[in-house]
Amino acid sequence: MKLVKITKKTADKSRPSARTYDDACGAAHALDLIGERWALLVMRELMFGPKRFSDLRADLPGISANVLTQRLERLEGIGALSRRKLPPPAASHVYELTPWGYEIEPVLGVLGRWAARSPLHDPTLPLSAASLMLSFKTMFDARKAEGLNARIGFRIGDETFLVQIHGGACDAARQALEGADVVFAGPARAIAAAVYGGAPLEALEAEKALWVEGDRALAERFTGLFPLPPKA
Amino acid sequence: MKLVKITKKTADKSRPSARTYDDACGAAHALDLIGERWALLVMRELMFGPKRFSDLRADLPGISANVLTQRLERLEGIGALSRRKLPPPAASHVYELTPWGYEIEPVLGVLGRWAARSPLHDPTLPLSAASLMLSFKTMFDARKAEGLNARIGFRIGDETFLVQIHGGACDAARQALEGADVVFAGPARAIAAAVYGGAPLEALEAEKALWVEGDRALAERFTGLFPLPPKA
DNA sequence: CGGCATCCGGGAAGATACTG
DNA sequence: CAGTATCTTCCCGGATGCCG
Repeated sequence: MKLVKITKKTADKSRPSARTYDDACGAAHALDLIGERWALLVMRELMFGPKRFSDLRADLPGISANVLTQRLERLEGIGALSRRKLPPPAASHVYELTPWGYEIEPVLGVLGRWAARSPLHDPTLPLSAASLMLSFKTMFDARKAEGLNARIGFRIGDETFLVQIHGGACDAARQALEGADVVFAGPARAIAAAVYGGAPLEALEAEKALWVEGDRALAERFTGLFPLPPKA
Repeated sequence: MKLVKITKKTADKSRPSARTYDDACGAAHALDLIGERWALLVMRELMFGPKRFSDLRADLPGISANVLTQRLERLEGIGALSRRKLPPPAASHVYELTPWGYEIEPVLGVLGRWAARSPLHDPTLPLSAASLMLSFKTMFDARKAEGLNARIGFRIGDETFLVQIHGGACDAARQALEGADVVFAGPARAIAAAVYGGAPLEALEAEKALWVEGDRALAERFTGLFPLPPKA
């Protein structure tokens, strides 16, 4: 005999459809919160500040509008993200991580470092600007930057980022390029080709894939600060 | 009119069904590798050494046999896990992480630390022995253990673990309890109640949920070495 | 027992079209 | 621009059965 079948139609945005791991382990709970497809990548795209719905769509090629809507609702429901209305002129919305949401950054770091050793990793695939900036923070090798104190600017699409190397630390932020010692301009892929693919800057400039303005020697040195780990 | 339907029957075990993110970002590739449901928890259960198929099923309540089979195949396909045949007497197989697979540990650590701040986290849910041991390595507070040098044993089900605290570091391994200063025996949930739930050891012993053998003062001190972070 | 093959129901993800 | 509605495809989870 069959038990009564209970059809749940309660749409509770704070739950992943009751498909939880039911496990007290912290990692399991993290997966309950952000383990659904695309969720962590949405957070990655917001690591350098708020974005609008269509910015997110543009920076996450492959995500569909309804899935993005669902992920944003869920991330807001768990308290990792907030949705704000922009001031009157622009009647649009922006999505921004909460302080706790920003704390997901180390997860992106260790995941990236682990996957960089994967034999299947293809670094020539497309790359968002946020991913590239995060990769700098993740792969930075302080020993190779001893005594270096520099401000490196990036112009990618219509965004600008400033990477500051100072006292053996490497920080990145989405901000104006004032005071940059050198500026890289071009698509994220081209910059990644220079830093991670070993492509000479001259070659990239010759084929108009990348522009370097300012301290050229610094640009060259910068490309050597992010060694990739050996493959597993 | 309908287009011709192409039925793909190519079962390529090394791909997640061509549903990849196509993203050069390391974190995205990590999700392509181990982002499927249960994958990371299977690795978690193997962090302290090899296990058999049915051990994994027992320690991952809720996973179904076919999904476990799929995950093991995939983890083997990407090189994170190896499958070995046990010596003749036992005609069974064991699954063991590769050296690269073991390097997933920091991922479990940062995910757990992040999720511990979630207001939705319920620490009273069931817990595997591996999760508990990992939580010790993750939540250990060196400042609270200053000058402490101890070996704490655990007997959980038919497994034993030894946690060594020495020089401000905390390590855990699945091994015999020789030389332990104190031994906790009981289900993982009861030990978690003492360490994370603030339940007094006496109360847990009184209700026969937990047994403590050896240096009792050390047992009490041990339960205070793993403070939980504030909720977000 | 240990593990794989297969079928099925429900539901999440993906693509497209549409609306305010 | 910012989502919603709808439809299809495919993954997940449960059950069963096979085979060594």
